Amino acid sequence: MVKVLIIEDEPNMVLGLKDSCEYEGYEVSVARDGKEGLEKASTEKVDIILLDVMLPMMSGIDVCRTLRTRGIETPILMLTARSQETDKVVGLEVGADDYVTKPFSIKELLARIRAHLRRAAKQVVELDSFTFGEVELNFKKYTARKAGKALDLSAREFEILRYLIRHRGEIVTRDQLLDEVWGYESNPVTRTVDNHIARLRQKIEPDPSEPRHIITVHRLGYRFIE
Amino acid sequence: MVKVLIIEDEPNMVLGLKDSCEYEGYEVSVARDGKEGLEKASTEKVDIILLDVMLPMMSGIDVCRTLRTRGIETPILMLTARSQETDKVVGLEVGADDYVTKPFSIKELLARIRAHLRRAAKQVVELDSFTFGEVELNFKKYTARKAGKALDLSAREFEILRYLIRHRGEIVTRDQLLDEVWGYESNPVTRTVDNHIARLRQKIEPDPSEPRHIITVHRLGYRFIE
DNA sequence: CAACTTTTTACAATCTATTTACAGTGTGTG
DNA sequence: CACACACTGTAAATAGATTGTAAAAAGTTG
Repeated sequence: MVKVLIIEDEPNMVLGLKDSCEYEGYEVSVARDGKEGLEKASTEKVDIILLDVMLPMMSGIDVCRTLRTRGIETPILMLTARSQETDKVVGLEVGADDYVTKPFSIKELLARIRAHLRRAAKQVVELDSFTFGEVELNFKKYTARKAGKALDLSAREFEILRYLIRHRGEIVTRDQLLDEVWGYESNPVTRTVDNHIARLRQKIEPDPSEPRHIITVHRLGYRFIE
Repeated sequence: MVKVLIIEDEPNMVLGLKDSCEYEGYEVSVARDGKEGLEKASTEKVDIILLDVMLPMMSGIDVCRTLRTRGIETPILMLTARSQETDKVVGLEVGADDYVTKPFSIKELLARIRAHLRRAAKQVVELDSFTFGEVELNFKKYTARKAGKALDLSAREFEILRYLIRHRGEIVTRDQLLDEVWGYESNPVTRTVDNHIARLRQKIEPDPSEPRHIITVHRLGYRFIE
């Protein structure tokens, strides 16, 4: 169940937001001032926070900053009546994830909430299986198949693939791989990564001499493409 | 939190400025003379400085000049009672970013502050992506498209573009590029930059022989235009 | 120890960056 | 306005860096 915390003092606004969120299927918690909001945000397990900037007791800006300094990373969507650019800058500087200016359309707001939830969900969900081309990977069981046939991958090869896939679309540098997969701080020149990549390509690419999935990006590293 | 340093001796003026800034949500620090101002500006982390020209101990002009020679680049907004053009010229010459003549409307002053903060914030926010004309760049993923089609840019080409875009509208000299993108201290004559620019134009300009985005500024360098 | 994985080494292949060379363009001066 | 000189564009050649990969060496595991 997705839970939304609304920190807002204006009763009409609260009502509108609450209704829309509940209609959307979210559970809603409401705080009427900054202090209460801060408390709820710190104690309840909340998926996203809608935070008004102008609040009694403690401004939204301060609520936001305090949460962040406490290490709470729940997505925060700031709401404000003023459309001044400055607020936006301040809000984002202080650790808000997004910023909506009143009056806003409920539709837009809900879309933004959805976007943030989606982004957050992506980060949390751990991959336990992944399929691309003819290859199926099961990271939980450490099994792999290619075109239905069992494929033998070593533990390290699995970890490299997992890392690449987790960052698919992005460039992954050799250093990054050494850090994250090997746990080395930083090594002098080594061709270890390249060798593993070459072996992986032999195993998973349809045509290893013309890689489709593990692409080298000259001077930077590799990029995994589904 | 945005912090404003007010360097001003006239009590009424201090009061007015402080109130307005605080109302705007800024944290305010006050210095009553040039010396104190200089010290606070050098030691506290300040986002913008409101600096009176007429000050005890040390004139605003001198404070400004000293800060700049110390390498402190905080935006400075000069305030003066005199409306003589000379002061303005001197102020800007000495490294002030903007100049407001008393009497000024608080509204205008706040607008200018906002403008400077926005500009400063823009510089801090690291670019993830940028679009101009038909070209879309994603600096995070190192991907580029032109008219929707994948566009192949080398790592260096990306870095050059990133630098130009970060300084869009400004003239960027060849030396600047060599320093910032290549990391060379200073090289004798080399046509390296020109060659890269030429290649970039081939790739990103609608008509490379008639550049719209990477403009040559004769004798100075290049200028990127959106 | 045997089988297997990982790392290093070494060198070829590939790709990018830089230099070179020269044509073209802009600027200032007489 | 013409001329010289400085600056810029760019193709082609060259240098240099990066990557691929086979094979040997080292390390691991049961």
